[in-house]
Amino acid sequence: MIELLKALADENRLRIIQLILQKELCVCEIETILNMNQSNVSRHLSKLKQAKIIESSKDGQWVHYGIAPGFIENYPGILEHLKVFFQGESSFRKDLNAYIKYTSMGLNCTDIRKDPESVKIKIQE
Amino acid sequence: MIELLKALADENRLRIIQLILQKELCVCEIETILNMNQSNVSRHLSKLKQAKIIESSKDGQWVHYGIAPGFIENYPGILEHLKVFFQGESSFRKDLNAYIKYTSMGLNCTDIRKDPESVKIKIQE
DNA sequence: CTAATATATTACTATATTCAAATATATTCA
DNA sequence: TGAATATATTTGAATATAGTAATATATTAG
Repeated sequence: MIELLKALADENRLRIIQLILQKELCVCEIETILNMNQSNVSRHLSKLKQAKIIESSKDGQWVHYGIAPGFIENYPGILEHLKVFFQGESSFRKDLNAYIKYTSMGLNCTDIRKDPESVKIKIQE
Repeated sequence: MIELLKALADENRLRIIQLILQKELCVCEIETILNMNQSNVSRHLSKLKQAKIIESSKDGQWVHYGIAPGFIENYPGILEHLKVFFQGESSFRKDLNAYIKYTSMGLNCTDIRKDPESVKIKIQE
């Protein structure tokens, strides 16, 4: 429980959780949508995974991260509070908008590989 | 929210919260029941208060701390998970037993003032 | 096999947190 | 008022955490 709370008590990790709650995403997508550097995203993901909040699945060279079913089952109350928090915070709404643009434009990992900067620009409003 | 999570993500602060959930207590009682030193208890209380998890009321030279009604109203889900956690952890059950002994023996701040060590011994099993 | 890509890990720096001891501030009581 | 008590705050050392740049490990493509 304490490890779980510690893992949750960080803005960047909550940003990641908000995204992953929408849909399973790969590291490069999280990196691009949140505009964070690769090593940073990777370290936060590993902390969330260790706390059993998220889980990973490998798809060739890509690694996808999704919310761990156990987290949803065991901590529905916390999850609810997080969702409310996300809705009320403008910086989190901004992240969500970038995610929505990313998917509605049909972008994917291949687009990011080709030109990460232009994807970042496209999904910023 | 992040400040709240940070405040909760510490074992000693959760120990304090478990106690205070039972009943409003003064600093010297928390100190004695949890067998923590005064400065440490005080610092943790101030952190919990800043996060609006607890609130204080002054009664002469004693300061009593209780759960903030706002915390109960706004974060019932988190509170539920905490209670489940407390029940499942033997170290937390031990703290609770010490609290139960403390009250069932009719002990109070005056007893602690007179002889803190003997109170500590009495409430340990 | 080699080059390129995706992710993880390491090494380092900066910042934050914890604890304990000492000190400060109220408050009560004699 | 002055001594004792309850609580808060400060300080300094130890540890933990976050961020970045560089490096390492897979994996795929050619």
